[in-house]
Amino acid sequence: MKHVTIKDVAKKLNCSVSTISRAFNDKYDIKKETRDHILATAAAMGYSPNPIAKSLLKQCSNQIGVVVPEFINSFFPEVIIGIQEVLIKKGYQVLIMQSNESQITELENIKTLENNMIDGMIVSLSLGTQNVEYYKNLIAQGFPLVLFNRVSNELDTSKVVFDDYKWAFFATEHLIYQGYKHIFHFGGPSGHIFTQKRKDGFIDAHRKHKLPIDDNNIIETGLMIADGERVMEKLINEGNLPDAIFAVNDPTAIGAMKMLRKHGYKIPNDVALVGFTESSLAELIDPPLTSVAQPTHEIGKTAARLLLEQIESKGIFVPQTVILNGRLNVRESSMKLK
Amino acid sequence: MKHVTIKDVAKKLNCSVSTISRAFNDKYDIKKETRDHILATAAAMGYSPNPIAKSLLKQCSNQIGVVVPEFINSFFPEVIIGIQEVLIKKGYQVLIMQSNESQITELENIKTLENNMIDGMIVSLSLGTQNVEYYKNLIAQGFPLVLFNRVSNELDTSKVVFDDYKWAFFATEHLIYQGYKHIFHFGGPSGHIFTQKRKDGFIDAHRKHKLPIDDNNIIETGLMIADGERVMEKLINEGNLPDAIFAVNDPTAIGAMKMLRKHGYKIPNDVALVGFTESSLAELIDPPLTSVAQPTHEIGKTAARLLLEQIESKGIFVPQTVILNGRLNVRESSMKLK
DNA sequence: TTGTACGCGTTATCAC
DNA sequence: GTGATAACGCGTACAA
Repeated sequence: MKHVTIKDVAKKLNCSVSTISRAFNDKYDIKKETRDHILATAAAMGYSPNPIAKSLLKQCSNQIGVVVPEFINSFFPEVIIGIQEVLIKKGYQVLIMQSNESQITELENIKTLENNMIDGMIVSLSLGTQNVEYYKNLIAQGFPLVLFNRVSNELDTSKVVFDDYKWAFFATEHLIYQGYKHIFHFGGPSGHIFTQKRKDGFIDAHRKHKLPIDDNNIIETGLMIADGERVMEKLINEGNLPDAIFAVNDPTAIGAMKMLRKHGYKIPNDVALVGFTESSLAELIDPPLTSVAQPTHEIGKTAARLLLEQIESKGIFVPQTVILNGRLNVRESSMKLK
Repeated sequence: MKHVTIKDVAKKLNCSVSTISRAFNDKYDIKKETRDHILATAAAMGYSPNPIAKSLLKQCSNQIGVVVPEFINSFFPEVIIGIQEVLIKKGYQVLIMQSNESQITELENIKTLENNMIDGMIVSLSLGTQNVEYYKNLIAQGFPLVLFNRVSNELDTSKVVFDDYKWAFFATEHLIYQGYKHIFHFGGPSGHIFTQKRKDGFIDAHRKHKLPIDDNNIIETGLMIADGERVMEKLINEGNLPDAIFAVNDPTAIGAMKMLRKHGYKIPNDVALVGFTESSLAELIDPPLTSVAQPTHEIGKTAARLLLEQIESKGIFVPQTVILNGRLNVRESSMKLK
């Protein structure tokens, strides 16, 4: 397990290491034939410049770090594919880490990546992340950082976000137009912007249509299928059923759906459902779930582009926030009341 | 964006770099109070040893690379979580890359990771990977490598596999016991062990039960939902419908299901379905899909453990193949014929 | 056009 | 118990 180094090649060719180096970084004068010869023998020997050494020297690594909270739902993997599409073309390698929704793991990941001398970072904050001091430091030092979806108002850096308020509003309004009047919102964990925005959209749609609404309509649920199941089961046991539910995301909607089905309720006749953050699940389940679709690939690509801009614009950079558009995919789970 | 280095700390404390270094690697003699003092000021200055420099010196990085073909289906992400569970506890960082089912990208990923001086690698081969010469080289050099699920017989290294043959046999037999006689197999891409094994299980279950079977029962399909849809549509158009389908994986089964539903066919009454490689989808779709469940977390954990064994046993190491067990989850999509 | 020498941040091996 | 220094592999200013 011995790496071939530049010295080995130099020795073999009876020339100095700098000549070899020059052959690989062709910005210096070097005789074309010697260069070709060097490149050929180097290839034959299986030599390639050691990026670790290069990183140490140049203080950067041509690597980009990505930290996401999870990748069980298809959302983050799809975003990552978008990120890679842009960055790999530019010659960057993409290192992915997941924080498992834990602030501690997230911070460890960030530090690991930073220590690896990555040139920039794309992050979606974990649910557990309350304290963003570390990021403030990074930003203050001018470290290229782009946040997406799970962002923080306290951080002054480029962001790619989705207009959660608007689409939550539309989704709720859709239910209202369909004739539903007693609607519950299964909300996300408190303290997160997207949770608040989706809740606000839900509330304001009610206000616009002069439908009564109070705290009882809104139940903090979580983000996982199990959360939706748990809350739905409680409601069923209490006999406290709404006409319809607007869930903070698809998994909670699906959890609710599973529990309703288990207890013999019909969807949408007994309870209508609308989800958020389209996963591939929505159109496959029974019945197909109405949901707000986010442009996952586009989110990734945009985040990558913003990061590149910041990296290339050494210093003189003004953070931007890009708001991307979505779509409400109406399916059977929210069909009109008969 | 300037890192605090060991020199900065040494200067601040008016001592030599070696003293600082010793304070951080407490295997050498150092006065306890000076050590504590150093550690305290170092922390205050935000210093931590640079892993890049350490890697260069030690020729290893405490990092493990993971390369998977994709992470759109929940399978690989779940395996990765298992991998991380074991490795992070041991102080390793896990770098994840995806090959997008392309041999070229896979090879680039491998080289990137190798260049990063990772201490070992866990890989699941992409569909596009025909040539495994590069891996042979790695193995010959004693580089720690563990393969899982998408493995190659040509490579003599530790592997974590699933008994595809056995479970394909069981899944097919289940359909036969349910009374289905004219069964199709939607197969995976040829040239891959798991494809072949699942096909063999399908065939041998027929042989055991003396059911006629020929090449027409087996259709090379692919691995994605779209593949299942395409093949199913063709069969529908040709009026060539089986009683039941055993699909190489869940997405193809789901693709078939979607297309059947679209054309008004009932499942399982018109066509029964069984999938493979349980995704979270199986129990959520309509109707719930009978499928072979693989122990995703366990696959990841086992692969990680095998890798650790190899890393720790410098040299004197015999590759092992671990075969993990699964389960056939019987659901509505393959209920008994009436 | 090519070679020499230094430095990137560490740790290990010597001295002292 | 502590300090100086070589080495890891590379790029580049400078000298030749």
